[in-house]
Amino acid sequence: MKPSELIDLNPILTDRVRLAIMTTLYASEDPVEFNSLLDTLDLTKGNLSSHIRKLEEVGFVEVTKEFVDRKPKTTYLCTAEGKKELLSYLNTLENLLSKITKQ
Amino acid sequence: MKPSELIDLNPILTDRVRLAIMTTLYASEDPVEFNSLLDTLDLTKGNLSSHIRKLEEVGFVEVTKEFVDRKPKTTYLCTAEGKKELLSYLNTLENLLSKITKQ
DNA sequence: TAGACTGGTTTGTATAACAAACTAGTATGG
DNA sequence: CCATACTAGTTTGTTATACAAACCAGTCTA
Repeated sequence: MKPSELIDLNPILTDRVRLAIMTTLYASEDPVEFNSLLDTLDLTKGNLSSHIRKLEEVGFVEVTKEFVDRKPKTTYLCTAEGKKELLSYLNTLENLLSKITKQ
Repeated sequence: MKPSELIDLNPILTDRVRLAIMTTLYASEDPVEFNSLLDTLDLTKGNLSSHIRKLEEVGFVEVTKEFVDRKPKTTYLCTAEGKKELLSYLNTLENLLSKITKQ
């Protein structure tokens, strides 16, 4: 684990907001609603929307749109690849930590 | 460790390049030269220069400029606060990892 | 002493993050 | 019904950031 390898970290996940979104989705078995994310992460709707869009574009998040009680309801789920990449990202940083702290 | 706390991650350190710089400096007892960073991290000079500037502005890196053999020589050292913040940053992510992996 | 090299910094550009304004539809009140 | 307010987001415009190209001051070399 050389510092230069950090440059290879997935840029999608380096953003704090997207990391928080991914973590939330990772931790949930069930699909998570837009407003739920909005509450727990305390973002504006536009900001959340655009981050989610990016995560969807790279295939880390699966978006489902349906109508419930005649109202639109959008939910998000972490894909297998998203989980894999999140773990990989965090593992890289954990390795780094243990490298620089041990002795 | 809630996902929402990720939003508090120090934005200075979320950047991959700055994380790599800080790690390199953290690991070195001695001051590190500009060109050394340039080589190990494979960046352009302008890019490295501006990232270093930011790290200096927030007090994570100490910059020393001197002349050696009549040529300018700039070296960088990780400050105590820089070390503290780097560890804190990595610890936060490690906690997150252990949280989401221990089912 | 002209041209190339060193060790950076400044400047311009493309991308990214963010919030404000907007859209489409639903519920509520008079 | 018609207007007003609310829900559930998306689009658009602005600000900030990352990056590389161009630049600069000084040194070395032929």
